[in-house]
Amino acid sequence: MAIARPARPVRKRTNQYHHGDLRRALLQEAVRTIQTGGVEALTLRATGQALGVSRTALYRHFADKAALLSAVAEEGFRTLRLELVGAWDRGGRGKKGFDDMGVAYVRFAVAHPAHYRVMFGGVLTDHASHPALAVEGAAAFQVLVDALMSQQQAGLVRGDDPLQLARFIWAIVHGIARLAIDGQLHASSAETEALTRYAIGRVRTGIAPAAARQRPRASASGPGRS
Amino acid sequence: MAIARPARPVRKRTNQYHHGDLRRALLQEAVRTIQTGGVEALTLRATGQALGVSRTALYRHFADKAALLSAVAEEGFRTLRLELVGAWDRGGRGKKGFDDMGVAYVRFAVAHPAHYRVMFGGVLTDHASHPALAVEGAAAFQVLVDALMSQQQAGLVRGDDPLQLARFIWAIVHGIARLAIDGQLHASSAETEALTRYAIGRVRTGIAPAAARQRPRASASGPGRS
DNA sequence: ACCTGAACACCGTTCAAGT
DNA sequence: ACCTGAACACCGTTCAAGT
Repeated sequence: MAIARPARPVRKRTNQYHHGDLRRALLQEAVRTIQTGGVEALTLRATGQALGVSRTALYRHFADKAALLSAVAEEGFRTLRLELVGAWDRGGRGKKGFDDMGVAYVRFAVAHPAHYRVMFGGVLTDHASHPALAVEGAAAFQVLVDALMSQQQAGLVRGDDPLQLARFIWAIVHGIARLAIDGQLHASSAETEALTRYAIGRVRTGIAPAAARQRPRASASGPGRS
Repeated sequence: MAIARPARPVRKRTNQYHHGDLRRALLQEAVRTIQTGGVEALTLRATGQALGVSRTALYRHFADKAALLSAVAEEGFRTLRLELVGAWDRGGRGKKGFDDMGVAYVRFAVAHPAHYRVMFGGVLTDHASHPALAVEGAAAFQVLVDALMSQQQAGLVRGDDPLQLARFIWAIVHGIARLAIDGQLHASSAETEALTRYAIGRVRTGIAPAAARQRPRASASGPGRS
């Protein structure tokens, strides 16, 4: 009965009826659980218990478990966006800033692998029913698009469709990130960062303006105008 | 009782005691279920029922559900490897063959999204306990490494560490594949293929031998010899 | 050897009832 | 408005028992 379990999260005082800010507490606890033991460790029953609340109290604040996970993902996209903007700004909004953004992206994923998986990774199947999540995701993506357009205007990046360019860059950092956190790279975080920097170097060459390369012919992408 | 459900899978004849090749039937049924409804649709109970077998019969052939999923993933890596080799061979084992490999990779993922997720994607957390899976994964990766080394010898690709080069390329196609199947690209499969071809074009420039570019200086990757 | 049903310890979710 | 316990329909897995 009187087991002295150290309770990190803010629990409801046993005498008070209302929790106060249960929604925030649930979200916090969910993020913590996911970070510690992965999504599969997240159960509504344990979450409620950790907060000193019934296992169904959650339904007053979230439609279901998927809605809670969606909120977790939103939180993740917000944090990621801030880290990307920070790297871009501190790096001088140029070549260095952009490269730093790439490193920051992969670092975020490696630092919060389970959280990153919830953001992407098919845990939430129907994005249509979580519009707020789509908005946060788009906002993070926009940071990349803006940075690319800025570099195009500065003559640092070739004048391709910025959206396609951004998808390409995103795929690279996302690919490295997922391979790393899913254990497919068999690499330490130092090796992962080395790969990231190598990739950025090669991509930098690949997206340089045509004028900076020997053959100015821009039609190397094969047949089919679609 | 006598409900006429169309039974596609090979079911046990009700009078015979042994199934015959239950292991293969279980694997087949699991792949089919995953392809149709995703991993979360796969339950041992339903799988057994579809095969006219008890829900615990599976444990005679697989240690647990994770072992079944591992076998599914192995099967996927084997198929993927064959498709990559096929594209590489048919494309002439050169520039075109390599580009075709990239397209084939993404196509495989888009055609079998749930299967692809089982192969990667953290469904199987402990790769250490599934050594056969690691072997199949490595074999598929080796196809990429070999193709890159072949191109290096032909003077089509710069002489970087083939392993790092292969990880880089893998990250790109994997990134596009995952973003596509997880719905982050908001793109049709035609648009996804266009992105893949665009990416291959840019990467081709990025990994071209230094001699083919204007500035022969090969030290553009920043500090730290590590 | 291979398969079985019953039982166990879990889930998310619903719902009538409490304050 | 917010919270509760009991109940429901699911899981994967274990195990003694059957052929």
